Amino acid sequence: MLSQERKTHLLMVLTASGSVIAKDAAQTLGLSEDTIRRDLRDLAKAGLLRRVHGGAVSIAPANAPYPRRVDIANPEKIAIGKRAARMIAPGAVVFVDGGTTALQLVRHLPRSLRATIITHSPNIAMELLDHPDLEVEIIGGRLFRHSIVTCGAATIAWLDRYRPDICFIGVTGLHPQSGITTGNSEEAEVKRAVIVRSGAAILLASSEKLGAVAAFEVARWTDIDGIIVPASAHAKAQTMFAPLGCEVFCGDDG
Amino acid sequence: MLSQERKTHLLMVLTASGSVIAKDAAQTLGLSEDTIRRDLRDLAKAGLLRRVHGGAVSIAPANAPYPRRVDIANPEKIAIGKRAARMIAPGAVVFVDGGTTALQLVRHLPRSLRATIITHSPNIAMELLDHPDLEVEIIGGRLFRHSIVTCGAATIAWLDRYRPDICFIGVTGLHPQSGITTGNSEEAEVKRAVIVRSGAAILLASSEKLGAVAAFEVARWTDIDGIIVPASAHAKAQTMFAPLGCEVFCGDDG
DNA sequence: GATTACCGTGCATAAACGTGCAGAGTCAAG
DNA sequence: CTTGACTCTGCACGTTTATGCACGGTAATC
Repeated sequence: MLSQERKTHLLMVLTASGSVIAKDAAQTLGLSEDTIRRDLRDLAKAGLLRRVHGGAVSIAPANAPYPRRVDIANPEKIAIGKRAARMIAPGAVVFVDGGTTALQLVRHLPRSLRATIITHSPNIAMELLDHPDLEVEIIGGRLFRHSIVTCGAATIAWLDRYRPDICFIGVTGLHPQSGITTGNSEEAEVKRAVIVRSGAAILLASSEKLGAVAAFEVARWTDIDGIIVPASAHAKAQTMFAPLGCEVFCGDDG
Repeated sequence: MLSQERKTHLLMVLTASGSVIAKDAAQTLGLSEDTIRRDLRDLAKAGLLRRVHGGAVSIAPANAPYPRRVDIANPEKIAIGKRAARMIAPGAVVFVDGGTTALQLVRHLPRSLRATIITHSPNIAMELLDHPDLEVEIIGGRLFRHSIVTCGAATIAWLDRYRPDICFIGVTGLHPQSGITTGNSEEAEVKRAVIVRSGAAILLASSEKLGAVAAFEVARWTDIDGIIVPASAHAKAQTMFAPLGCEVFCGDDG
């Protein structure tokens, strides 16, 4: 990897999210933090960013290209995203749902990964632009602004063309008796359609989702193969959901 | 193998991936790294690439990472985008192509506009998130990173569901005899498919496109209803293209 | 104020670089 | 056909650059 490529990647992350974390960038690019720091120093000297403890921030805080919900992602979601990213094997065909946790998943994919990512979120797709070895397939349809995903009959129909090896789905409620639920019926239908077509279904569940119930059923526990929960909620989730035949994975902390 | 062939190969790799790694190129071509380095030095002297440690990177701003391309959007494209935005009537069903000029179009749509925007660019879709009264439809398919649009057979098939009132298409070449062309065959097919299904087809053409010819035909002049050009090129475009039955609109300056 | 994480510097190593040179091929004049 | 000038390519050499690790200092956090 050329130094120039690293620097463009860093600038890309910067413009996309407003900041770069040295540690994360090092992991994503598969390099030492020292190298990243040196690059950041160079870029700072060139006036392209501002160096701060832990990484760097954009020099022009004004230009926020699109909503920054993503940036206030809490550490739980980052940990879940990291763990999920580790579950993706080279060559796999993976469906990635929309939402902030799924966004953390794709942000932690190694830049050199060769695989196929299917998504119905333009947001997720944009995030993968600088992963040259990933094939990205977008499922179209009507855009739902709230979650930044496509939904509706067209989306469901289109999904029928795909049989992913594994899917990662964000949901609103996981409850031993009431099953897996979410707050919007259109989104629920899409998630359901994805799960039934996937070889394995993994749920991304930050702690407030555990034991919660929302209005629309996405799936029953028999459809689900695993859930990824924050380390802090692992024990609780284990007792709650392991008896339902669902493997409970622990988010990558630190 | 002739030196010229090597250089062509190097430039091809460069345009395809944005960079050349001397070691890889040497291995691919079955030559010593010295030879590759010499070639790269020559090409750098000719101003066709920029030499860096380990290989070379593209000098063209077209290969700059996307967010930067957006930021250096030239005033011509902004003017064209503004004019195009004014052509969208409330309630219209509009197809918007990908690319930087189309991005300027959507950036200048009134936030209160009530209409339907169809696009095959996740980038364009993301830009419309904060237009609450717009309905946004995404055309799915395989993501082409270079232009940030979906392409391929799936995209074409999906397009068949739509009959937009008007479409705005970015192209690479507009020539009175050679017609409308672009540099990628997959993209050309998508653009063609959109144009034939639209009530009206408007081209977005910054000045360097006028009189230019690229490799793949998108449409003939009889398919096109209008083009939007920068104010500076209006007179030239008028004489060039008005006789072909194509209305020439002038970008909104200032 | 203790602790943790992060930073910068110096150093060692490996990779990449430029230069000079030699052998092979090409071409044209003799 | 031979010869000499020229070009191209690969190798050898010493130099430069990039990167990861180790160390001590410093900022952030509780």
